[in-house]
Amino acid sequence: MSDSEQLSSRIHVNPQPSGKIGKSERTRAAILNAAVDFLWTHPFRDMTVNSLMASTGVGRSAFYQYFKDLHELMEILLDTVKGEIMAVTGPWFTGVGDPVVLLRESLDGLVEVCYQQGPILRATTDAATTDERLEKAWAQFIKRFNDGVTTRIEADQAQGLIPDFDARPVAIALNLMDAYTLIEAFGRRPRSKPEQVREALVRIWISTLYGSEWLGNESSNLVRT
Amino acid sequence: MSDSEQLSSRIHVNPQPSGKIGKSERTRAAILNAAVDFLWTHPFRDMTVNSLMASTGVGRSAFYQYFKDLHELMEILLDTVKGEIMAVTGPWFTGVGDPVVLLRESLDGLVEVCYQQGPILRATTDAATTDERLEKAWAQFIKRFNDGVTTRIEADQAQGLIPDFDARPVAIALNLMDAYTLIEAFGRRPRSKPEQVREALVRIWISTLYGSEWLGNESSNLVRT
DNA sequence: ATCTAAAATAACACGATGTCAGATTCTGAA
DNA sequence: TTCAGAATCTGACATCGTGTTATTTTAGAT
Repeated sequence: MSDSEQLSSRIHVNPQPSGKIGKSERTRAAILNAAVDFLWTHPFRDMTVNSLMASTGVGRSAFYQYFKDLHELMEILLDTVKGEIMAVTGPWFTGVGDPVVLLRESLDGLVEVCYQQGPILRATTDAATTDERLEKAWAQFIKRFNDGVTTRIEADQAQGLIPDFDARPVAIALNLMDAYTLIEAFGRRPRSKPEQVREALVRIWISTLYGSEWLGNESSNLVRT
Repeated sequence: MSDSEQLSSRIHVNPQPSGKIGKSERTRAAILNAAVDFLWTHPFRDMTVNSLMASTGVGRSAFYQYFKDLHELMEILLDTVKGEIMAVTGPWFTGVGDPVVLLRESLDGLVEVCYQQGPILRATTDAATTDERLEKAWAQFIKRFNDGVTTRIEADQAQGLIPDFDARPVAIALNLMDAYTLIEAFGRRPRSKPEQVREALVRIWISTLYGSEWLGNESSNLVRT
């Protein structure tokens, strides 16, 4: 367990089509930032519209001009993280080169992003249990991963790099492992050490898919002999 | 996805110290059963004291004579399932004999219990996000598994059956994988096919710990050669 | 400086919670 | 069988958070 800096990443306003930044945009961003700040220091269950708006300059009811409810706000926060995660895990899904190396890189990136955004992810899954819409958004996010991983496993199976087994259930289990391990490790303070978490996930993925003989030090073997 | 029978298991009253079964005990059991029935057909977020007590003979406010709130009720339901799970996963933790066989047996049992109790488990984790006390009860339950698995891995490492690595982070990841994979698969209808889920979990556990060479058909190899 | 549309607010109705005093229903002793 | 005390149940209330709307305030273009 280690933790020191916690600069919760800020949300910035998109300049308008008109070029200027309106009052509306500023308030909206202020609310989103207040939410991020709040979630770095409190669980989602303690977030009320009141407690949230208290730290902005404006009154409670203004909230509803920007968001339908707290869950819609969470869905928007999820979208920002979703983008980062998709970007960083791309390599293994699409990349060319040694699959083991690519897998390592993707997991590295995933751990890094989740370390930075842990509280948002935890709050999202927490909030999803009380809202059908958000629950579906989360499920869909996970499903994209399940599809991607399944496809990649099947491709590598066709090449004889991965033994033959029913790919989808394994993909689902591994993805759920990632999601909840990372949320558990980084979703609240004190956060676990990222290296330990990464080592564990890498070990499990590689042992399961490519075989533990590929676990040797970092990036030694680039092609199968 | 398959599903047909869904006999949600009933909760029975414990005979009193006096030997008789009081009115109080019957009502209490009725509420618990109503809760189980409800959770087989609705998510926890839709459960209110009102909706719950509607299906018992008694009024809403009687609920509070038996439970502090809905979360305390969930904690009691969790306890019943917890017992079953501990019982069925005992083998691998304490048992003697081929560790791979024992691991298979434990996972078999775990899948079976979760298939029967899926909705209760899902409801528990859902409810845990909105209540600190229940959240801690769940965390403690998981922690017992983490401790047990860590100990077992370290013991087998000492025997050279499992390669040397930091056992605890791997144990945590594997346990979280089990928990959320099973909840996802069996926590609501339609439930997934138990066999597929079991195959996937067994594959991941065995590949990671003992090596994929032990994945051969069911119970062939009893001792390491 | 004025005017208008956007933004913020105050006040309201609603629904769920948890409590409590009083009513009702059991129970078993006479 | 009766009835007193205890156990159980209920209705009514106070509270809290939500989401809406009618109205006021403010920003910024002309």
